[in-house]
Amino acid sequence: MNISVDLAVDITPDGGDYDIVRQVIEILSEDYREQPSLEIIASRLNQSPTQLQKVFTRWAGLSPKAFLQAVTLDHAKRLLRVEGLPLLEAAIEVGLSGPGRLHDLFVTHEAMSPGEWRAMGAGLTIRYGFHPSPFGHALVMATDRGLAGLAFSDEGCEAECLEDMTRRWPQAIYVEDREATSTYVDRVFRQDRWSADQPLRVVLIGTDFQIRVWQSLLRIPLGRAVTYADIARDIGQPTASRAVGAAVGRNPLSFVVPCHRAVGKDGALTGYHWGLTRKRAMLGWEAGHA
DNA sequence: GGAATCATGTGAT
DNA sequence: ATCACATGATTCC
Repeated sequence: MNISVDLAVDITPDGGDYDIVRQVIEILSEDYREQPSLEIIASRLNQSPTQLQKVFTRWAGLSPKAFLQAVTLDHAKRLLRVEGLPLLEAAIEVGLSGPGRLHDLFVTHEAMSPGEWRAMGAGLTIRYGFHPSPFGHALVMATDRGLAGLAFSDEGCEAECLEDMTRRWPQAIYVEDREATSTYVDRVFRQDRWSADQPLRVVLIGTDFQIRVWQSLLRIPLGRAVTYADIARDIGQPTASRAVGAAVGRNPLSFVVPCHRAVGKDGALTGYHWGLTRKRAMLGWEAGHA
């Protein structure tokens, strides 16, 4: 199977930065105890400090130092502070245009139940393509009903990434079609394209339980976090927090369904299907763009 | 405090 | 049936 694509065609200014940023984040989160200076990090990556600072800040909207702060336990706890407000129920209204705050990505979703999935599976065609994105190469998958899958891959792991996704819906027919998927990339990653009158159409393909979890995730506003237990409570199964974790991990629409906003009870970043570094990156990126 | 240990629901095999 | 989990609470030092 040939999935090699010419990524240079896309115009996504942030696309090339992620790899540098990823390495900075890795160093920062591994050695945060030692508080490595910008100079040290830069020399480890063979970059000049000023250049590095510029690239990072352009990408995250935050200096490396501020970024590190935004991803600490302390900060995550602040994102969690729910103060009794029923975050998941109330939040759905606040998506739009608070003053001084960018509105959240607008998504209308449609669920495809397992039964429906099986019935339609034979005929369902999924178009896919890789595109550069702020978080590395993005694999975009779409049906004619809307965006169905979004995944991320590091340089050179595209085949693996594609297989990870196709395994989820083995009965579908897959067609590479970057033209069809390219429009989604802009819509998802360019905030100036986010608007309520042109919502992003999304199809949730999964079991009933998974869909309930993902819908709950969709109600978390930008810049907030919830625990797995919060989600469990929200879907009416307060003891199922662990099952929620499993379902969150199966989220096929990384970033769009903001599974990176789910954290452990104490605010610690737990797992992420596409790598913890990417989860940190998304949280930090949101902190810088909120 | 922190490590070890349980209770736990879902989905895949 | 059984097993692996992106969890969370409890129980030991």
